Amino acid sequence: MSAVFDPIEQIAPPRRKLPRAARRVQLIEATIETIGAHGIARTTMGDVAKQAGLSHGLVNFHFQTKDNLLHETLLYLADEFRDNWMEAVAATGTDPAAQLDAMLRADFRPEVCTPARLSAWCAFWGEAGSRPIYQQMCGDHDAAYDLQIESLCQSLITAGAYPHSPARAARVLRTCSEGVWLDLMMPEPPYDLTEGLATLMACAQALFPLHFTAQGRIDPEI
Amino acid sequence: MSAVFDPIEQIAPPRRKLPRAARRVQLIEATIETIGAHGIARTTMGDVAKQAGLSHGLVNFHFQTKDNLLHETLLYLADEFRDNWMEAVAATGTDPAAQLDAMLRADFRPEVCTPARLSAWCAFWGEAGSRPIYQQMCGDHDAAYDLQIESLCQSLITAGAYPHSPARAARVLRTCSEGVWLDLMMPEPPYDLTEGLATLMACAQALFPLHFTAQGRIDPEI
DNA sequence: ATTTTCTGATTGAACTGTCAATCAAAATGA
DNA sequence: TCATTTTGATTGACAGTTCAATCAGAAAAT
Repeated sequence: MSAVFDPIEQIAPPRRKLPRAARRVQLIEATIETIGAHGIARTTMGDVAKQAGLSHGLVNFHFQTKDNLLHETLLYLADEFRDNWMEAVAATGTDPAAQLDAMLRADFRPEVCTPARLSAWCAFWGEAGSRPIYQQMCGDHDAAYDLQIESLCQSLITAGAYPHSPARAARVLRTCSEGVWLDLMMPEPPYDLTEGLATLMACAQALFPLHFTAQGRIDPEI
Repeated sequence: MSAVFDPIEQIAPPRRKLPRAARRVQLIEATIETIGAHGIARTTMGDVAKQAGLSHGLVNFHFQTKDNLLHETLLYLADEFRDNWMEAVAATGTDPAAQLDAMLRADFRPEVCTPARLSAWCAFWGEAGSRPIYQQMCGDHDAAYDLQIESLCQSLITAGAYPHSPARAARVLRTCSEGVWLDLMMPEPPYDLTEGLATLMACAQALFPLHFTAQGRIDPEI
């Protein structure tokens, strides 16, 4: 998975020549920052190059076209977000409540939940309606997340004899998470990351009161 | 409030001269359609004019600049959405559950919940991170909605002795609604409007099981 | 010496905003 | 009722700007 805090941007002056992959990551990170600051509509190749402290022509050298740069940036973000929750689930045991808890928390880790990343993600989403390729990438992202969360909901519903539909419960959690992201995306969010996570936990508690409290899942070992 | 289905576009050929206000509405509707189809980044004044079947220069005549056209379009959408739920609440009695039910249903009325409108709304949202004026308009929209829904949640929580925080319960409902909108915005949504509303009702049921079922609020008169 | 990365000027296309001319409708006058 | 004037909406061409992409050559690595 891609490094969130890239050390490359710190060194001054940057090495003239860098391995292909590292330079591409640097430029993609610069693209995320630029989109976060200006939005997609007002992001130019020149802005991205300036943000990276490199020349305009280099961006085309590595990405050929602007469309391709944006496409690769979205791919990078989608991979990062997916890796993030997948790793969180993998690092947790087999208990469904613990896994769901881990997934929800993963969404609000400060590393992936930066203003620039949220803003860029949302900007791509806004364009997804008109660009089939974005639409598919955002859709696939959701689908995998949804599938995972739905199987966890199914387990909890069986365990707790809850009256919910697994698909709808999963969708409530996912949409709620995305909605909170939209709130946090604003330069001056109405509440912080902690309160965002707490909102998600309140949602989980409402759906699965035997397994979740407002602080997270109820650990059976305590 | 602005008419959702504008009769102007239906008449053919369109009258050469039209009152100022009507022409502005026609151009704003054309802007919504164009943003829905191409996204903000790829929407040009020419596209809008073409969509309206009018000349390029006329758009500038009525809106001076592209920025202003976008600004007025967002204002139009925000007013429309706000009027929509406010009218729904006003048309309902004083029972909090009935009012909440009406608000949730209003969000999914086919008139305001068209692909182009959702897509345009989301496109503005994506740009909001970088444009303070958009940010404020989207934020104000949310704030008013949130305040209204929070007071209803407060009433239900008192009535049903639910363990929730009113602010978080309100936020869960709003974010869930926004998240479902994001799903429905896709050109090929994973589910339809009815299922979207059903998801919201499932959310309301999880929060307020004494007042809501998966079909909506529980009518005390039956 | 050769290949790869990188720069900055240049090019050509696209777009925004302006403006003078045109035209439909309303107002006015006979 | 009909002709004339006025108003302001509308058009399309144009100027100026911005931007993506190209390219020739420099710099660095191998």
